[in-house]
Amino acid sequence: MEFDLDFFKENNFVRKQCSVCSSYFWTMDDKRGTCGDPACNGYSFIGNSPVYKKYSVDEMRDEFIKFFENDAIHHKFVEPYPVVPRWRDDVLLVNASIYDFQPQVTSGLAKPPGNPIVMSQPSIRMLDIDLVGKTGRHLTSFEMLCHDSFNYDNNYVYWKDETIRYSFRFLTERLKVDPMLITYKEKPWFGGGNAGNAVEVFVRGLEVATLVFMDLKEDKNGDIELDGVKYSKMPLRVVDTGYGLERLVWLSTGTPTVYESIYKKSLDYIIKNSNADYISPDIMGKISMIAAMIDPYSDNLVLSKIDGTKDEKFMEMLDNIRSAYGLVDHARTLLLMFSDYVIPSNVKVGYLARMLLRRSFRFIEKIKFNGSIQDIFDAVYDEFKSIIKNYDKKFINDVINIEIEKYNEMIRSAPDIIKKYIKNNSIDNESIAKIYDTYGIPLETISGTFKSITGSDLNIPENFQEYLVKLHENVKKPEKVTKDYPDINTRPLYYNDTGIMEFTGIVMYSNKDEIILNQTAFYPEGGGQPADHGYFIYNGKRIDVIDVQKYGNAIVHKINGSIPEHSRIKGFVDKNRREQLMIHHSATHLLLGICRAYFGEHVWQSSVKKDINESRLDITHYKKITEDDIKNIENMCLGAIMASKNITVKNVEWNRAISEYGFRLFEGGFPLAGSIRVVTIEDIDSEGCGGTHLKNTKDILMLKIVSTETVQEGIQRIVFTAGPAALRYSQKMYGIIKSEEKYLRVPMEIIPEQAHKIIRENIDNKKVIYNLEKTLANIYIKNAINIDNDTFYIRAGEQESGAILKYAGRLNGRFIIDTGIKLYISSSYNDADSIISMISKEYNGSKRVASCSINGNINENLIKEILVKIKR
RNA sequence: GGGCCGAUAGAUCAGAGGUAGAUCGCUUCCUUGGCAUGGAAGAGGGCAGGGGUUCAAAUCCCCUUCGGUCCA
Repeated sequence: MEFDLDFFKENNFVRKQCSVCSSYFWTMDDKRGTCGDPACNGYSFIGNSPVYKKYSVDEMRDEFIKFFENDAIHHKFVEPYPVVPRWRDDVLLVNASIYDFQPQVTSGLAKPPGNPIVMSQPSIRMLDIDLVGKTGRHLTSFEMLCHDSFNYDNNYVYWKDETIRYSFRFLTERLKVDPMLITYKEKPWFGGGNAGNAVEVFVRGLEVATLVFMDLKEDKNGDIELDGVKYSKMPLRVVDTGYGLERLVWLSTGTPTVYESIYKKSLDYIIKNSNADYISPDIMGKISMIAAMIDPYSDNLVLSKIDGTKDEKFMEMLDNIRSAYGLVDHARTLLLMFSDYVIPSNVKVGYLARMLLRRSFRFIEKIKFNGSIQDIFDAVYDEFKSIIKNYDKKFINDVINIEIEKYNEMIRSAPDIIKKYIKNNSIDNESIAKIYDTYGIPLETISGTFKSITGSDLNIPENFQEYLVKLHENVKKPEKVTKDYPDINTRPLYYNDTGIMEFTGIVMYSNKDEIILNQTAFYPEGGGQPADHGYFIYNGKRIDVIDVQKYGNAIVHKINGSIPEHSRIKGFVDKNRREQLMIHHSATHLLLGICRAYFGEHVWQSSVKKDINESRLDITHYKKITEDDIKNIENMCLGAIMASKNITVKNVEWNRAISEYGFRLFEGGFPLAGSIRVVTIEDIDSEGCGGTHLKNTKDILMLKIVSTETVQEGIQRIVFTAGPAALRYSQKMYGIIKSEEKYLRVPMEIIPEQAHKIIRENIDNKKVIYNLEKTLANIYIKNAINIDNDTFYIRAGEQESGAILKYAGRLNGRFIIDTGIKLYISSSYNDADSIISMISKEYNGSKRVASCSINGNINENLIKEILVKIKR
């Protein structure tokens, strides 16, 4: 049995099966029939706390950390990580404390920052955002308390028995919870490619912790199968615990909802300054209790089980207090995001921030809060100073103002847009979805506007969300095919000495035009730096290297020819190309450091691409880069180049690197390794980077920004050149300006003025031509010969025929324009084409659509003849 | 990263193959001692850019650029 532990035996725990959900659980109370999960036995702590005193969030966090630092075996306290996981790219936000250690520590490559450790990790979960405020327990952000241990083959720390023992001791010794109230429910656990056993810890129906014993990893050749997925044992066994700090606080206060227990001051403030008010604790507590037992949540179902009137006034009060709950919750999550400089946008984590903001704006409107969202931030910050490490008011105000503007713009345009879709005093579901999906107008706004226009209520079906989800179901992209190469470890010579341009190597593997060597000085494409080029000398022949890629530890050279295995060859790296790439690479780090100094700490590298002639750096920034910005940044770069700053490279152990340099290290990506190669430009920038660099900024020579653009919301692209490429660029510009001087016949200072003048003249001329054409055409039309009631004959020159045709085309009747060379016909009876066909057939003309060239002299009388034939 | 929308006067938008419009703003004049207002006249257009279809394109098709928005 997985949980046949000494601890359970010593304390007379019994293993029982839940009478409701059939799960196995451990309890000291042998009369107990249910596992403790709220779905099985509901909450019984509201108004009836099993904790000996009421804790605040700070007190509870402190109690937990102190216990594990001192009372249990000593755990090292670790400062919380950011909520934006810069050290990995598979998730948008930190969702749980273990995220801090994936994948570098959990894979065994890097050491944990202590062993065992205790910490409190702010975490964000947006999945149930709709339920926040409604169920009494849902939050978008929470602190996950954890005591984790990492057990290696040669270093055992602690496993199941100790973990459960500590959790029990914390609850009973520190919180003085009656042991009879604690249950441990067995539950398998999966996540992020790992699996293991777990127990959930319940007290009076509240799940206060999950204790995970992770010892399996996904492995297609593994011998353990769970849920259809194969796993194998890991050499590293991780105890990953998660205690909901807010849950523990709530347990101690027994308030009707979790919100009152943690956000009391902020809520009081909002209620004092808005239409929202607390409603009776009896009713609120009842709602929380019932909501805990219903899955999936349904508002109607919960309310149907509440006694008392549910009139309009009650529903409005409930709606208001729920909005206030949502508001404080969203504010804290946003503050956590903003402390890591998340910029609201339409993609990725920025979108989540925008969603929270827009929901907050709506809450503020709904409860008629007398103040701004910044006031709410101030209040919530005041209450959560201990976890919001960075409150950059300037950044937040800038970003919020942009968002408020966008939101107001959406609200302003909403009625016009909605009006368009109202047909016969109703809107079909497809249109509702379209309005929401295309214009971002919230459903409440749609129904509100609909009511104010038509006077009737709009019915939005209950399963509308599903309908929207279906709308977005799209085909999955085919997975990239990765090539398979033998597992050869190529020693990189470029790492420690970027100056090596010649080397000797042995071909370990050869396949057509690809070879892998035992060692190489060729830098493979990586970190936004393209591959080195150059050549090999084999048997006295020169064979060019056209591409170099890294697959695992193997560095694959693509060559113009073939070289057999076991050959000994000499390699020569293209020095000019490499030097230019090195200049651009170091210049990129410099530019990033300068941009951060210039715009602010919210500037992060988003992506980067270096090349020979120019390179580009994408940074997170919420405003367009202006021409002034460009000049200032260039000047600052020049300053750093002239100051001859040293560029140094050193390898630093994972945890030391993080504590010394912070998460900025991962601007350019993150290695799956135990140590990080840190590239530092003195006083300006430090980044983890595997690329080749100059030794000093003075070798960048100069840096010129070529262009900037918004590549997506919140991300600005800077294209620049440096070193010799910058000179080539300015030479090219010079050439262009010189030829402009020639064509415009003015000295370069006057080029813009002259170009503008010419364009202006062109526009004016167009207008004159337009008016003259109109006048001329109308004269011809006026003088047209009426040959058969609504058929007119016009004799005109080829040049004016186009204009005549244009204006004749706007009139009723047939107009036949005879230029002596061609006939053009415009007809409001849509028979121009058939007339032309006939004329060309009968009179040897060559047919063109609705016009034809003719042989011989066509005149008025001939046309009359033709018309007679046509009408026949 | 994917889907869906959009780009027309300084601003907000209408026009859905056939004479580029409305409202606000702007200029001038009238009304007033001055302002708000009211009345009259007027200026202001590369219909985002580039191709194509058509006798004819702001309008239809394709590409590009820039915005908006939802989802992952």
